Amino acid sequence: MAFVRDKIMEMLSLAIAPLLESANNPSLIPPSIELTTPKATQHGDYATNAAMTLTRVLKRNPREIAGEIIAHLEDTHGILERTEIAGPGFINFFVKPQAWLGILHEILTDPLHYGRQNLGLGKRVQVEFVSANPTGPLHIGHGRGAATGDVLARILSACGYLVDREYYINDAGNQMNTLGASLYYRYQELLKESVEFPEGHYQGEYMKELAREFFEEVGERYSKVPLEEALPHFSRYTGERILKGIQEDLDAFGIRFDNWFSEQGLHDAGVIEKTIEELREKGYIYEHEGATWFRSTEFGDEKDRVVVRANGISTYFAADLAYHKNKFSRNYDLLVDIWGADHHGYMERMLAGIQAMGRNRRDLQIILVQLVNLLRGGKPVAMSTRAGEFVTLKEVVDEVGKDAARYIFLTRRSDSPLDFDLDLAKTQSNENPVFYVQYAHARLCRVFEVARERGFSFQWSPLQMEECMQRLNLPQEAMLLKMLGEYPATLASSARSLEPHQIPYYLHELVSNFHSYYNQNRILGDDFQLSKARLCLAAAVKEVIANALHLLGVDAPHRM
RNA sequence: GCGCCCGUAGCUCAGCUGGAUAGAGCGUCGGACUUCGAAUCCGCAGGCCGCAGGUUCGAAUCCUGCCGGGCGUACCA
Repeated sequence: MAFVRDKIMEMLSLAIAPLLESANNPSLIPPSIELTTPKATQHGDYATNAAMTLTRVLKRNPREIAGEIIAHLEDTHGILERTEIAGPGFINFFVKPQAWLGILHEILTDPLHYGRQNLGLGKRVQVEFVSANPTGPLHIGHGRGAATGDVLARILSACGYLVDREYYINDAGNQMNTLGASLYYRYQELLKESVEFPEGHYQGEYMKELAREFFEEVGERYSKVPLEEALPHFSRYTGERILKGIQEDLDAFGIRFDNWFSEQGLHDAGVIEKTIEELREKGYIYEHEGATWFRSTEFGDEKDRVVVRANGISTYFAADLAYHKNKFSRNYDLLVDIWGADHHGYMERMLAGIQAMGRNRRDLQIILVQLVNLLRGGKPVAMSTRAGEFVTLKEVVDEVGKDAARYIFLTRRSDSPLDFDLDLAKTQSNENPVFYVQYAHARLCRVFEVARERGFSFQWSPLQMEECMQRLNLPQEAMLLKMLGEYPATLASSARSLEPHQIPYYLHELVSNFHSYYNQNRILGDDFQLSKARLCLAAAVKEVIANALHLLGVDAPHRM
């Protein structure tokens, strides 16, 4: 109960309890209490709409209820300056400036741990993301999915979930043969004058490069070998090489997976048939016009879906059903799938699938990531996936750096399309959001360097600092302390709604408050006690910035 | 046709489990460096929250219809 917010929540719950009892209706579920931070300062530091939501239950006028809540409210922690009833029935809380100081203690005793909490109660979560087909290098759109999945995993982990990251490799089916054949033709091109490159194959530049490397390894050994005979080797070789490239690109982007799951493995183990049989026993499978269907309409899908085609070959969806069944069998409480938004039409059947397996619909959360419009200097960069011409994740990371790329990917809700301007991501100016935040951190580091040069030996220790912290009584200082205190709530909200973008928004606001404070006030001055106090505050701001950046997988530089 | 997502400041977007006067960045214009990093800060301007109804004490937020945009709509993966 260290934070002001928690203390008020606690006091408020206690004050409301007697009102609910007096309502003489034990079946009543207490409405969820909301404690918001009002935009306007005259509305206090915190406000609750509790009285208004209680009108429905208690059938009385909200201002009257608010009065009773306040009457029952005991300021056991001695943190409230005053409370008031305002507007239609808000209760506004005005916090004593001194009450905020406890946050410094909280942050500085264990900076990296600050904000961590046990929201997840140790529940096991799997986040599956990227899962791009191993038929070519990752492009920029995959990068956004990668950043989203990775940061979501970090956030959930910080909030007390046990998280695994997984990549599903679509290494089964005909596309791997097509891939192998593509290499075969490019290889033949290197040996002969001209080769007809057939339609529908992977014709990107990366395949030509791969062919050259392959040629250097094997020479002309396969020049006379017919396609059918060479194909298995070519397919395996291409698949492995491309997957390796994907792994390297992700590594450079700061992303590691706990598990790489092969679709082919499901086929080999016969789990797909088994899954279909299990669903058949439950009555969700039927035959129609030579094909085998899954009754997904049972769970709200608009039509039933084919799992085994009339030609006897199972569909991709069938493998996905088996895959998700496998995930649940590994004892995850919650599955998070990160998909490209163009797959949204697939959602309902997948949700139907897990419900048919006896799972709750909520046990699978599907996050849709919208596409990235790549710009350069404000103008769209032409991309055509069909012709195999696209800007790869590697190119972007090489050009703008991991930090800028990750940060920009996360500055929007994932289901909103994103404009990514390569020039802007590189400019080291105020147009670039990541530098704004990193600059604040570097600036703070510099303050501590200067402090040392001037003989301040800043070392956090609660007893020593408590006295001078009382000097922090500027409104701006209270504001900063309060924002620092809101970090855990922001993290929790981000985890609950599975929305990583809340972190960059919080960071920007915190940093903006800091820059403003910094420009108006001097941290190091003639007043030794005051300087010491402000160094405490500065240290806390620096730590929370670093903490949040770390959560985003972005560096917090000491110099820029 | 049907389904999903989206229409908020000139531009790009937050805010959406209903709450007080709708916010930020960029851009425009005007200010602040003898002082810890001006990659910063301060200020001005900018809005029928796509349109029309409905529910409510209260709607950008929920419901319905319409208009406009994106995506999906395979016995492809």
